[in-house]
Amino acid sequence: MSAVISMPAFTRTIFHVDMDAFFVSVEELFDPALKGKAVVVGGQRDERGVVSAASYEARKFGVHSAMPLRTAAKQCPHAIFVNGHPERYRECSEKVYKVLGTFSPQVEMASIDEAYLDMTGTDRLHGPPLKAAHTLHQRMKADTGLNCSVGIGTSRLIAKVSSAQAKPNGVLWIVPGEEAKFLAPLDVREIPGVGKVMETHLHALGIKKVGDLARLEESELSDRFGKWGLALAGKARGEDAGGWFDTEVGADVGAKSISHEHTYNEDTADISQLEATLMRLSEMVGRRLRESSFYARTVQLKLRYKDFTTLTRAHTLAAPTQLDTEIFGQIRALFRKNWKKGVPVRLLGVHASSFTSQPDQINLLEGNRQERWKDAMAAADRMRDKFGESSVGLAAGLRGTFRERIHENPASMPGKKKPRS
DNA sequence: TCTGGGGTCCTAGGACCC
DNA sequence: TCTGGGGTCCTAGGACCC
Repeated sequence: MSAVISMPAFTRTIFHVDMDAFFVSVEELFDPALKGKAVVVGGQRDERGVVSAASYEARKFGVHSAMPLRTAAKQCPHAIFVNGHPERYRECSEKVYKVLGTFSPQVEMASIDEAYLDMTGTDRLHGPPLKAAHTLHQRMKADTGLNCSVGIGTSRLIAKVSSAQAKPNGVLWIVPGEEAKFLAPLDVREIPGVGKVMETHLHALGIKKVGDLARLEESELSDRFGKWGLALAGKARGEDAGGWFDTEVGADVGAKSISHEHTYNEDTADISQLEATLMRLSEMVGRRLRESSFYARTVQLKLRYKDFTTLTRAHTLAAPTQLDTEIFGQIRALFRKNWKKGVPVRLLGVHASSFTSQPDQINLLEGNRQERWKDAMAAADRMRDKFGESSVGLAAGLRGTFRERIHENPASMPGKKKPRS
């Protein structure tokens, strides 16, 4: 390492810290009797649902996360099934975050059990990367009682992929310049963002390993897969090409959406039960909006039938809200408009997005009379263009009259395009 | 062996505006 | 009378991740 190597002007040192079998390990802290056993977290063996996490012991029997619980029970009958405890995981996640914060000011939790650290320029404080990683590893165990794996590289991508290779309970450093060599023998599926579908596409082209991908012309990849193909070419070389990976570590952004959903243990077509669920989900979403001081402009219903066909229907409000009643009102309207009556429902969901930090629009009438007036006038003009002079009454309370007229005149409902000049 | 719940990002089409 | 295209907002769906 003391040899003369010309390094790029700015070489980042990124750590990816990934907790090992996180949910299982947290459950073991609360019940040490689980240690060393085949444990499945996510629900009971006869429930509708999937595995959230499996202990390494259970994994030996082919059990893995996202597998249906009933399948897991068949593959590993002696496994202990445990319900998940989100509060426990959040609490431990905060402890993990605190430990990481003592190593770098630039820490970014990518999910409840993994984080990126920008360790560039911390040598003086923590020593070279491997030493820092081992110290981190020990302190994590000492402070939280949990094992983690650490991947180190010059990009988020390399750090992420190498932490996966380091598992369980290991540390792996990819020396600058060795990125392509490290990636080449790995399956394309190891690249974050390449899932089942993309893998199938790539296999069809005879591309199985990252090395195969790196040998391809960029133009061919972008021709076949568009923008994504181009990013893929960069990833094959170990670069944080495009999208989220390209962002600075620790520039954490607020939530973009909040949602809750529920799958029934048995499908139901009982409207009062369905609407009660929607009410409950709306309340949960509303509460989280208020907790986070967000106002949502768009609400969305999710509906899944018995046969797994799923539809989503959204509505954007005139003014953003955080009120349960408003959310529920819109969601119920969407539900009544779209549910095929009598057809059993498997899942319902309520989703809120397009956040603002203020209720804004609410007082537009008072606060910004001019704008409001202008909008109303413009709207009235469009009405006249469509339906003639008599369609809009101006005299008494334009707002009310305008609204009513819209609903009186079926031809003015959405779907009709304005004639072009 | 039927398939959770919480998210993010991307694409594509239509409406609408200039 | 016919014809263009960019930009933004909204909606629906899907891939992907943990």
